[in-house]
Amino acid sequence: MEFQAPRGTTDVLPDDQGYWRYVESTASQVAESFGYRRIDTPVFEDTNLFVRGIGDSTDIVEKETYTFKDRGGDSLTLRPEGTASICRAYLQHGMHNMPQPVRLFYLCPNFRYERPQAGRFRAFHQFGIEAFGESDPYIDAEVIEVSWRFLKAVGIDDISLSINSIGDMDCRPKYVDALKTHYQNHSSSLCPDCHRRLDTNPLRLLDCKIESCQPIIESAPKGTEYLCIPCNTHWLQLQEYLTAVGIRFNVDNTLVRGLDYYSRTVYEITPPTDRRTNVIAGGGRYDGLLEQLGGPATPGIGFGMGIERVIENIKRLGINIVADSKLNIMLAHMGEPAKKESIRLSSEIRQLGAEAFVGPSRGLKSQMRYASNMNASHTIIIGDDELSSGTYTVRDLTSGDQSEMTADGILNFVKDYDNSHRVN
RNA sequence: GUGAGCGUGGCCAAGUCGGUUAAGGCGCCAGGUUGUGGCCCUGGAGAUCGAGGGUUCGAAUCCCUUCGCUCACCCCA
Repeated sequence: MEFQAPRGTTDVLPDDQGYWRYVESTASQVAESFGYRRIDTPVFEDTNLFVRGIGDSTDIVEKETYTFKDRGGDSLTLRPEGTASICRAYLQHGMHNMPQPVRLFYLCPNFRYERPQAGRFRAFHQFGIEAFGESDPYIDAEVIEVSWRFLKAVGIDDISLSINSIGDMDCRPKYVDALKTHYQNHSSSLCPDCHRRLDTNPLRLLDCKIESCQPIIESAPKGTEYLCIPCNTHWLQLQEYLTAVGIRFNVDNTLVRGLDYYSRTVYEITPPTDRRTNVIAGGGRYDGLLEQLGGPATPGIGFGMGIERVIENIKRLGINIVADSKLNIMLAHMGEPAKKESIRLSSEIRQLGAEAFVGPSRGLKSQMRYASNMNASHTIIIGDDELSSGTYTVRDLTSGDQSEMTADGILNFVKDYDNSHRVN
């Protein structure tokens, strides 16, 4: 085959569309039930937005962006995550003048140039929310609850929540120093990656998976023991609020996140399999981000969730997406006059809001088979006999019952059916 | 970027110590009622065996190159 979808991208075929619509509509419903309103931003942004927002030393910005110059010479980047764009929109449209907090959610594609593997794509989709202008920990608990309730609502039940606090500008540096000191004392037994991390991203040291590094991680100082008073209060209240809404969590002091902008609360939700490999949702607080992007100091918190990963888990659990059984009529025809009549009548039916399509120009048997395979609910059979008598044969494909109806009778049937038989 | 596995009709695939027309299943099309689906039976269409080169009388099967896919690391949703 000459052409195929670019590496790390996939086609969502008709058979899979049900999952996507199910996930998207559930996401909207759950987010809206918490007072979040949808926002859509462009797929590409000024490259500097991501450099300044996400951090120029993060892997995402350093080596995973799709960056290009447009014909005018501006450097643009395909959005690799949702938060930076939404912060930009918040500032651009003066949302800091709206009543705070401002609650927003999004469903959109993101792009990262990575080697694809299980649950990881170059073009992928995220459901996410952001809450701006509230530093009280109730909103941290709320954000976590949105992601939790959504996963439950969609039927993914066997999930676990890990939370941690990585402190703020005040206390985190002290912790990082303590961590570095600890690691420098063990530098002889570190894996090569951890040697690198010690310089580039010390917090990442904590989730190294190499066997020989585990003892060092276990004996490492815990971040939550270095929190300043305000951060510690925030941290403790968050846990109380989560408990209040009945969400179980486990504190994971090795949990850190890959983007520079996080502070205080960070969390992840994972399916039961491997604890770190397939994070479904991750998020946290980013109190310094808006300011860093040139706006007023504004607290913010949100999460991002991989829709492909959600769907993967829905499939893994064999969750049934119930499709509504709608009227879906195929018009079988024999002979040119009948074909013309079926074209006319199908158009009338559609204008009443039902689904109808003309059968393929083949033998009746073949048309019936096609109707069956297309999951048609009814077939209307039109031939010379029907045209001369003015009554058409209507076959219910589920029950196999047949009856004779005039064209007007069929239209009335469609109208009535629509109101009385629709199942959801 | 690193490492491993794999690439045979639309899909799942047998065949891979080289040898006559490359199994089988699903799906598709047709026939088995003169105007009727879902089951069953029969038949049919559809593959230059990822691509290029080489070895050989002869290669899907061996060698080289290349592209692609998958998984793991890294990183992350």
